[in-house]
Amino acid sequence: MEKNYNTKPKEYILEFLKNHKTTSFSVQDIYDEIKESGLSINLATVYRNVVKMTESGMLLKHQASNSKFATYQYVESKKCLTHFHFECKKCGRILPLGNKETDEFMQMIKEKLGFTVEPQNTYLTGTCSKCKERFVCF
Amino acid sequence: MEKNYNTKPKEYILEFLKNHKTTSFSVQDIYDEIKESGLSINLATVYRNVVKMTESGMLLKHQASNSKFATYQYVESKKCLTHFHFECKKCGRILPLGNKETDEFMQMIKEKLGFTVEPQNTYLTGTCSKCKERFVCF
DNA sequence: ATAAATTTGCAAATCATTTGCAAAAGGGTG
DNA sequence: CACCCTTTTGCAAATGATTTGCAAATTTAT
Repeated sequence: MEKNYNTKPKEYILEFLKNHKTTSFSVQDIYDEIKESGLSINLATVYRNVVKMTESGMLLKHQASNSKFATYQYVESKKCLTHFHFECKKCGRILPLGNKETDEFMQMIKEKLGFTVEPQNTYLTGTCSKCKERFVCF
Repeated sequence: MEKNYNTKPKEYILEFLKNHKTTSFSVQDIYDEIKESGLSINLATVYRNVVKMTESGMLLKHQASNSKFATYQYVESKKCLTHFHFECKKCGRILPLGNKETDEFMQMIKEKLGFTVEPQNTYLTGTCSKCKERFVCF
Protein backbone atom coordinates (compact mmCIF):
# COMPACT_ATOMS: atom_id res chain seq x y z
CA MET A 1 0.00 0.00 0.00
CA GLU A 2 1.42 3.33 -0.91
CA LYS A 3 0.91 6.65 0.79
CA ASN A 4 -0.63 9.71 -0.75
CA TYR A 5 1.19 13.01 -0.29
CA ASN A 6 -0.56 16.34 -0.53
CA THR A 7 1.22 18.63 -2.91
CA LYS A 8 0.67 21.94 -4.62
CA PRO A 9 0.10 20.42 -8.08
CA LYS A 10 -2.56 18.10 -6.70
CA GLU A 11 -4.21 20.98 -4.91
CA TYR A 12 -4.35 22.99 -8.14
CA ILE A 13 -5.84 20.08 -10.06
CA LEU A 14 -8.48 19.42 -7.41
CA GLU A 15 -9.38 23.09 -7.49
CA PHE A 16 -9.80 22.80 -11.26
CA LEU A 17 -12.09 19.81 -10.82
CA LYS A 18 -14.28 21.65 -8.34
CA ASN A 19 -14.75 24.36 -10.95
CA HIS A 20 -15.54 21.91 -13.75
CA LYS A 21 -18.14 19.60 -12.35
CA THR A 22 -20.45 19.63 -15.32
CA THR A 23 -18.17 19.82 -18.34
CA SER A 24 -15.59 17.45 -19.74
CA PHE A 25 -11.98 18.56 -20.18
CA SER A 26 -8.60 17.43 -21.43
CA VAL A 27 -5.30 17.18 -19.61
CA GLN A 28 -4.18 20.21 -21.58
CA ASP A 29 -7.23 22.14 -20.38
CA ILE A 30 -6.24 21.53 -16.78
CA TYR A 31 -2.66 22.55 -17.46
CA ASP A 32 -3.62 25.68 -19.38
CA GLU A 33 -6.07 26.95 -16.81
CA ILE A 34 -3.64 26.46 -13.94
CA LYS A 35 -0.91 28.23 -15.87
CA GLU A 36 -3.21 31.06 -16.87
CA SER A 37 -4.07 31.69 -13.27
CA GLY A 38 -0.39 32.39 -12.68
CA LEU A 39 0.46 29.17 -10.86
CA SER A 40 3.32 26.85 -11.70
CA ILE A 41 2.86 23.24 -12.77
CA ASN A 42 4.35 20.78 -15.24
CA LEU A 43 2.36 19.07 -17.96
CA ALA A 44 3.83 15.65 -17.13
CA THR A 45 2.70 16.12 -13.55
CA VAL A 46 -0.83 16.78 -14.68
CA TYR A 47 -0.73 13.64 -16.81
CA ARG A 48 0.55 11.55 -13.93
CA ASN A 49 -2.11 12.80 -11.57
CA VAL A 50 -4.89 12.35 -14.08
CA VAL A 51 -3.81 8.75 -14.63
CA LYS A 52 -4.00 8.06 -10.92
CA MET A 53 -7.30 9.84 -10.52
CA THR A 54 -8.72 7.81 -13.37
CA GLU A 55 -7.49 4.58 -11.81
CA SER A 56 -9.01 5.52 -8.49
CA GLY A 57 -12.34 6.28 -10.14
CA MET A 58 -12.29 9.99 -9.41
CA LEU A 59 -12.15 10.73 -13.13
CA LEU A 60 -13.89 9.08 -16.04
CA LYS A 61 -11.87 8.89 -19.23
CA HIS A 62 -13.32 9.10 -22.70
CA GLN A 63 -11.53 8.93 -26.02
CA ALA A 64 -13.75 10.43 -28.70
CA SER A 65 -13.25 8.86 -32.10
CA ASN A 66 -12.68 12.10 -33.92
CA SER A 67 -10.36 13.61 -31.31
CA LYS A 68 -6.66 12.93 -30.81
CA PHE A 69 -6.70 13.44 -27.07
CA ALA A 70 -8.73 11.95 -24.25
CA THR A 71 -11.30 13.90 -22.29
CA TYR A 72 -12.27 13.40 -18.69
CA GLN A 73 -15.12 14.13 -16.38
CA TYR A 74 -15.06 14.54 -12.66
CA VAL A 75 -16.98 11.82 -10.84
CA GLU A 76 -18.29 13.59 -7.80
CA SER A 77 -20.55 10.82 -6.63
CA LYS A 78 -21.40 7.26 -7.55
CA LYS A 79 -24.62 8.58 -9.02
CA CYS A 80 -22.58 9.79 -11.97
CA LEU A 81 -21.78 6.20 -12.83
CA THR A 82 -25.33 5.17 -13.59
CA HIS A 83 -25.79 7.31 -16.69
CA PHE A 84 -25.36 6.74 -20.36
CA HIS A 85 -23.73 9.67 -22.12
CA PHE A 86 -24.76 11.38 -25.25
CA GLU A 87 -21.96 12.85 -27.33
CA CYS A 88 -22.82 15.42 -29.97
CA LYS A 89 -20.65 15.02 -33.04
CA LYS A 90 -21.02 18.63 -34.01
CA CYS A 91 -20.53 20.63 -30.85
CA GLY A 92 -18.65 17.94 -28.95
CA ARG A 93 -20.83 18.34 -25.88
CA ILE A 94 -21.25 15.35 -23.65
CA LEU A 95 -24.52 15.12 -21.80
CA PRO A 96 -25.83 12.60 -19.30
CA LEU A 97 -28.99 10.71 -20.16
CA GLY A 98 -31.69 10.26 -17.58
CA ASN A 99 -31.62 6.70 -16.30
CA LYS A 100 -35.32 6.13 -16.22
CA GLU A 101 -35.19 5.27 -19.89
CA THR A 102 -31.79 3.65 -20.03
CA ASP A 103 -32.29 1.31 -17.08
CA GLU A 104 -35.05 -0.44 -18.90
CA PHE A 105 -32.98 -0.65 -22.06
CA MET A 106 -29.96 -2.06 -20.25
CA GLN A 107 -32.10 -4.64 -18.56
CA MET A 108 -33.45 -5.75 -21.90
CA ILE A 109 -29.93 -6.04 -23.39
CA LYS A 110 -28.91 -8.14 -20.44
CA GLU A 111 -31.83 -10.50 -20.65
CA LYS A 112 -31.88 -10.97 -24.38
CA LEU A 113 -28.16 -10.94 -25.15
CA GLY A 114 -26.35 -11.49 -21.87
CA PHE A 115 -24.40 -8.23 -22.15
CA THR A 116 -23.79 -6.33 -18.96
CA VAL A 117 -23.59 -2.72 -20.06
CA GLU A 118 -21.47 -0.24 -18.11
CA PRO A 119 -23.38 3.00 -18.52
CA GLN A 120 -20.50 5.19 -17.35
CA ASN A 121 -18.49 4.01 -20.33
CA THR A 122 -21.29 4.06 -22.85
CA TYR A 123 -21.62 6.94 -25.28
CA LEU A 124 -24.46 7.37 -27.72
CA THR A 125 -23.19 9.44 -30.62
CA GLY A 126 -25.24 11.71 -32.78
CA THR A 127 -26.56 15.22 -33.09
CA CYS A 128 -28.13 17.17 -30.25
CA SER A 129 -31.20 19.32 -30.68
CA LYS A 130 -29.27 22.58 -30.54
CA CYS A 131 -26.92 21.53 -33.31
CA LYS A 132 -29.72 20.32 -35.49
CA GLU A 133 -31.25 23.76 -35.38
CA ARG A 134 -27.94 25.49 -35.78
CA PHE A 135 -26.80 23.60 -38.85
CA VAL A 136 -30.12 23.22 -40.59
CA CYS A 137 -29.26 25.83 -43.19
CA PHE A 138 -26.12 24.16 -44.49
CA MET B 1 -13.56 15.53 -58.80
CA GLU B 2 -10.54 13.31 -58.66
CA LYS B 3 -9.99 10.05 -60.39
CA ASN B 4 -9.45 6.71 -58.72
CA TYR B 5 -6.57 4.56 -59.94
CA ASN B 6 -6.45 0.82 -59.46
CA THR B 7 -3.19 -0.22 -57.87
CA LYS B 8 -1.64 -3.28 -56.31
CA PRO B 9 -1.76 -1.91 -52.73
CA LYS B 10 -5.47 -1.14 -53.08
CA GLU B 11 -6.09 -4.59 -54.47
CA TYR B 12 -4.34 -6.20 -51.50
CA ILE B 13 -6.31 -4.14 -49.02
CA LEU B 14 -9.62 -4.92 -50.68
CA GLU B 15 -8.71 -8.59 -50.57
CA PHE B 16 -8.05 -8.23 -46.85
CA LEU B 17 -11.46 -6.63 -46.37
CA LYS B 18 -13.22 -9.43 -48.19
CA ASN B 19 -11.62 -11.86 -45.76
CA HIS B 20 -12.54 -9.82 -42.69
CA LYS B 21 -16.18 -9.03 -43.07
CA THR B 22 -17.22 -9.86 -39.55
CA THR B 23 -14.32 -8.78 -37.37
CA SER B 24 -12.79 -5.41 -36.65
CA PHE B 25 -9.11 -4.77 -37.41
CA SER B 26 -6.41 -2.14 -37.16
CA VAL B 27 -4.29 -0.59 -39.88
CA GLN B 28 -1.39 -2.61 -38.54
CA ASP B 29 -3.45 -5.79 -38.90
CA ILE B 30 -3.98 -5.09 -42.58
CA TYR B 31 -0.30 -4.34 -43.10
CA ASP B 32 0.88 -7.41 -41.20
CA GLU B 33 -1.38 -9.83 -43.00
CA ILE B 34 -0.42 -8.53 -46.42
CA LYS B 35 3.26 -8.71 -45.55
CA GLU B 36 2.90 -12.18 -44.09
CA SER B 37 1.37 -13.42 -47.31
CA GLY B 38 4.60 -12.42 -49.02
CA LEU B 39 3.31 -9.32 -50.79
CA SER B 40 4.93 -5.91 -50.70
CA ILE B 41 3.25 -2.82 -49.29
CA ASN B 42 4.12 0.22 -47.22
CA LEU B 43 2.50 1.05 -43.90
CA ALA B 44 1.94 4.69 -44.89
CA THR B 45 0.14 3.50 -47.98
CA VAL B 46 -2.20 1.41 -45.89
CA TYR B 47 -2.88 4.41 -43.67
CA ARG B 48 -3.61 6.63 -46.64
CA ASN B 49 -6.00 4.14 -48.18
CA VAL B 50 -7.78 3.50 -44.91
CA VAL B 51 -8.32 7.23 -44.44
CA LYS B 52 -9.90 7.48 -47.87
CA MET B 53 -12.01 4.38 -47.38
CA THR B 54 -13.25 5.77 -44.10
CA GLU B 55 -14.14 9.08 -45.73
CA SER B 56 -15.99 7.31 -48.49
CA GLY B 57 -17.97 5.26 -45.98
CA MET B 58 -16.48 1.92 -46.95
CA LEU B 59 -14.90 1.61 -43.50
CA LEU B 60 -16.24 2.53 -40.09
CA LYS B 61 -13.66 3.84 -37.65
CA HIS B 62 -13.73 3.28 -33.93
CA GLN B 63 -11.33 4.49 -31.30
CA ALA B 64 -11.69 2.36 -28.20
CA SER B 65 -10.96 4.23 -25.00
CA ASN B 66 -8.46 1.74 -23.68
CA SER B 67 -6.61 1.28 -26.97
CA LYS B 68 -4.00 3.53 -28.54
CA PHE B 69 -4.90 2.74 -32.09
CA ALA B 70 -8.13 2.93 -34.05
CA THR B 71 -10.01 -0.12 -35.27
CA TYR B 72 -12.13 -0.40 -38.37
CA GLN B 73 -14.90 -2.50 -39.76
CA TYR B 74 -15.77 -3.11 -43.34
CA VAL B 75 -19.16 -1.70 -44.29
CA GLU B 76 -20.38 -4.09 -46.91
CA SER B 77 -23.87 -2.74 -47.16
CA LYS B 78 -25.92 0.12 -45.76
CA LYS B 79 -27.58 -2.36 -43.50
CA CYS B 80 -24.44 -2.31 -41.39
CA LEU B 81 -25.14 1.31 -40.57
CA THR B 82 -28.35 0.72 -38.69
CA HIS B 83 -26.83 -1.17 -35.77
CA PHE B 84 -25.63 -0.20 -32.36
CA HIS B 85 -22.39 -1.93 -31.39
CA PHE B 86 -21.55 -3.70 -28.23
CA GLU B 87 -17.89 -3.56 -27.22
CA CYS B 88 -16.66 -6.05 -24.65
CA LYS B 89 -14.09 -4.50 -22.35
CA LYS B 90 -12.49 -7.81 -21.60
CA CYS B 91 -12.11 -9.58 -24.92
CA GLY B 92 -12.33 -6.47 -27.08
CA ARG B 93 -14.91 -8.04 -29.35
CA ILE B 94 -17.28 -5.74 -31.12
CA LEU B 95 -20.69 -7.15 -31.88
CA PRO B 96 -23.68 -5.69 -33.66
CA LEU B 97 -26.94 -5.38 -31.76
CA GLY B 98 -30.18 -6.37 -33.37
CA ASN B 99 -32.12 -3.29 -34.31
CA LYS B 100 -35.51 -4.46 -33.24
CA GLU B 101 -34.68 -3.38 -29.72
CA THR B 102 -32.51 -0.38 -30.48
CA ASP B 103 -34.88 1.25 -32.97
CA GLU B 104 -37.43 1.69 -30.26
CA PHE B 105 -34.84 3.05 -27.88
CA MET B 106 -33.50 5.54 -30.42
CA GLN B 107 -36.97 6.73 -31.18
CA MET B 108 -37.60 7.36 -27.52
CA ILE B 109 -34.34 9.32 -27.15
CA LYS B 110 -35.30 11.43 -30.12
CA GLU B 111 -38.78 12.21 -28.86
CA LYS B 112 -37.92 12.88 -25.26
CA LEU B 113 -34.55 14.62 -25.67
CA GLY B 114 -34.26 15.70 -29.29
CA PHE B 115 -31.08 13.69 -29.84
CA THR B 116 -30.65 12.01 -33.21
CA VAL B 117 -28.52 8.98 -32.48
CA GLU B 118 -26.21 7.58 -35.15
CA PRO B 119 -26.21 3.87 -34.43
CA GLN B 120 -23.15 3.14 -36.58
CA ASN B 121 -21.09 5.34 -34.27
CA THR B 122 -22.65 4.21 -31.03
CA TYR B 123 -20.90 1.68 -28.84
CA LEU B 124 -22.36 0.20 -25.68
CA THR B 125 -19.47 -0.84 -23.47
CA GLY B 126 -19.49 -3.65 -20.97
CA THR B 127 -18.95 -7.34 -20.55
CA CYS B 128 -20.24 -9.98 -22.91
CA SER B 129 -21.72 -13.24 -21.76
CA LYS B 130 -18.69 -15.28 -22.74
CA CYS B 131 -16.32 -13.10 -20.75
CA LYS B 132 -18.53 -13.14 -17.72
CA GLU B 133 -18.30 -16.91 -17.67
CA ARG B 134 -14.64 -16.92 -18.52
CA PHE B 135 -13.57 -14.54 -15.79
CA VAL B 136 -15.95 -15.60 -13.09
CA CYS B 137 -13.22 -17.50 -11.27
CA PHE B 138 -10.87 -14.58 -10.80
C1' DA C 1 15.43 18.06 11.99
C1' DT C 2 16.10 13.56 10.03
C1' DA C 3 15.06 9.80 7.20
C1' DA C 4 12.28 7.24 4.14
C1' DA C 5 8.88 7.42 0.67
C1' DT C 6 6.55 9.92 -2.76
C1' DT C 7 6.19 13.45 -6.11
C1' DT C 8 7.87 16.82 -9.09
C1' DG C 9 10.20 19.05 -13.20
C1' DC C 10 12.68 18.46 -17.11
C1' DA C 11 14.11 16.27 -21.07
C1' DA C 12 13.95 12.44 -23.77
C1' DA C 13 11.43 8.37 -25.38
C1' DT C 14 7.23 6.19 -27.35
C1' DC C 15 4.24 5.15 -30.71
C1' DA C 16 0.21 5.71 -33.75
C1' DT C 17 -0.61 8.55 -37.40
C1' DT C 18 0.49 12.09 -40.89
C1' DT C 19 3.12 14.43 -44.35
C1' DG C 20 6.74 16.16 -47.92
C1' DC C 21 8.80 14.81 -51.82
C1' DA C 22 10.70 12.45 -55.63
C1' DA C 23 9.97 8.32 -58.19
C1' DA C 24 6.66 4.97 -60.07
C1' DA C 25 2.31 3.54 -61.90
C1' DG C 26 -2.35 4.24 -64.03
C1' DG C 27 -5.09 5.34 -67.77
C1' DG C 28 -6.84 8.31 -71.34
C1' DT C 29 -5.49 10.32 -75.97
C1' DG C 30 -3.55 10.28 -80.45
C1' DC D 1 2.45 1.85 -78.67
C1' DA D 2 4.35 6.46 -77.06
C1' DC D 3 3.10 10.54 -74.53
C1' DC D 4 1.29 13.30 -70.97
C1' DC D 5 -1.07 14.38 -66.95
C1' DT D 6 -2.78 12.80 -62.66
C1' DT D 7 -2.76 9.90 -58.86
C1' DT D 8 -0.40 6.86 -55.89
C1' DT D 9 3.45 4.88 -53.82
C1' DG D 10 7.64 4.28 -50.81
C1' DC D 11 10.65 6.19 -47.83
C1' DA D 12 12.07 9.05 -44.28
C1' DA D 13 11.06 12.58 -41.39
C1' DA D 14 7.58 15.21 -38.76
C1' DT D 15 3.78 15.43 -35.54
C1' DG D 16 1.59 15.33 -31.27
C1' DA D 17 -0.48 13.14 -27.28
C1' DT D 18 1.14 10.53 -23.70
C1' DT D 19 4.72 8.12 -20.98
C1' DT D 20 9.02 7.51 -18.67
C1' DG D 21 13.94 7.86 -16.51
C1' DC D 22 16.23 10.25 -13.28
C1' DA D 23 17.91 13.55 -10.10
C1' DA D 24 16.21 17.09 -7.14
C1' DA D 25 12.50 18.73 -4.23
C1' DT D 26 8.68 17.94 -1.19
C1' DT D 27 5.90 15.53 2.15
C1' DT D 28 4.97 13.05 6.34
C1' DA D 29 6.05 10.23 10.24
C1' DT D 30 9.41 9.75 13.87
